Amino acid sequence: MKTAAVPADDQIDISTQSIRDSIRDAIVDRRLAPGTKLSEADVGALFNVSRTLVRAALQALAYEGLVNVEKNRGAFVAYPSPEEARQIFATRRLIEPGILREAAKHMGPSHLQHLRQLLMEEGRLMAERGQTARRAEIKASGDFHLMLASMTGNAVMQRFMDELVARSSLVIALYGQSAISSCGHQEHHDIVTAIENGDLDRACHLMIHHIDHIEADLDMRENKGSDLREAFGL
Amino acid sequence: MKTAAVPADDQIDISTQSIRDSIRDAIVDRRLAPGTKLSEADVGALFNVSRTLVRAALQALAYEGLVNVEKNRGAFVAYPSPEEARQIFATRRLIEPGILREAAKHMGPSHLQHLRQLLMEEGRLMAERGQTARRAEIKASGDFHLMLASMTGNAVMQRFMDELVARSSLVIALYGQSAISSCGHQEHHDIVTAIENGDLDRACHLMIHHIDHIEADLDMRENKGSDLREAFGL
DNA sequence: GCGCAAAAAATCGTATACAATTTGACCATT
DNA sequence: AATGGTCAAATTGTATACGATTTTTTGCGC
Repeated sequence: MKTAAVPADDQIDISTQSIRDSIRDAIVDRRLAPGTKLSEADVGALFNVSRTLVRAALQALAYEGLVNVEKNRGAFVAYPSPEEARQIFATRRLIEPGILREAAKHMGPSHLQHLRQLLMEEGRLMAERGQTARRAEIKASGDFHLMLASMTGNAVMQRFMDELVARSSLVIALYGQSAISSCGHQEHHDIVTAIENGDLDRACHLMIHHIDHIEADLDMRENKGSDLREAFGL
Repeated sequence: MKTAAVPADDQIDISTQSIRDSIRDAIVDRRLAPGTKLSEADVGALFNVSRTLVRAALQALAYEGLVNVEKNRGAFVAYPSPEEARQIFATRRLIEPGILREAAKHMGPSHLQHLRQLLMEEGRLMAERGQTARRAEIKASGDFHLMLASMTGNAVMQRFMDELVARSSLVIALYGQSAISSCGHQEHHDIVTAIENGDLDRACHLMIHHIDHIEADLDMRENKGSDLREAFGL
């Protein structure tokens, strides 16, 4: 009956926000499998806080779409349906070109430098092998898009992208096939190059294809686990 | 020290969701002025529930950007800064054309019918005068955009638009000049007409201008109240 | 051994209790 | 009168308590 463990930072006094972030990281990094039950008592015990704070954190995560709360049953790590996944990527295709253009407006040489730097890091991590590398890779891939969003200087867009990237990571972790995603890295580079050349149309074009590729790499046939609950009502 | 009143549905047993919706409606309808303190105890008394549920509702509203929660000080109806307002409309310009195109894909004659119907309603309300009419007008105006979003069949986009429209309503209530907004109604009609004619480029063009007009109608000079807290750091 | 009903345990929903922090008032001092 | 400080009241932060619901286990008959 134990729920899956989240690494407990020992001792430290922890607030709602920290709990939320810890659980979120664990979900996005796939240390918590989709469908895992997040019992209020158990999570509280791990962090040495009362259920009150855990509840608040779980409700916030539910709002972000990373957790499902079922009345009188508890909170579960979200298990996005293929349809949900499609909607997430459709939304990204819709807004990311705009974010790209907006970001490009505010971009100086130092910003481009930062982007390249992030891609270098991403490249290094991808050289590795194994589970850890894959996690880091997914994360780094998301960070590229988040950095673009932050360069718009628009906090609203940034928050939307935060949510979309987090949910995308969950989807990729769920349905992703380990192999191919390395081409995504090259696409990031190409996008930055297009921006550098001032060819925004091309950059947007590349961005859309990039998102297409991410989605195409997924194998979203059902029954990759206990989809049963969703298969019926809730 | 009394906080402003929310109309209390007598007796009925009320859940977190209802409280959230009631407060949200009150904020969007401007029955609760921006900056108003929402004391947990007072709100709880109005709805005959404990602070626990009120807190949950307020936290959810904070996530939507309709309420600011300041640590150890309490929750206040959001008082969006001009910069925030600009970001909200910038985001809308970014995503609404895409929503329009996406919605158009899924649109049949019955959907167009629904849109026209909504606009008729909107027109009737605008004939009225006074505070109530203005509220209804703001609401109806938002509903048009929400209905478009719902026609995409994309729940993620729909939620984003929910948030954007709610926050826009708050901004309009705050900075809006009562006079001019009636032209927005005509613009809604024009957009639907363009969709009917299958001229999506034109519809998108109109949509962007429509949002521009809404924003242009605002008078966002500072000091429309006690902006002091925001003027410094929080 | 299998199915089913009832009891027991676990878990969530909500209220309340208590600690920590802020707010406001009152008074002393300059 | 203005400034500053201390204490009381109010308000939020967190934990705990208790009732309601769900889940599991038990035990009985077949």
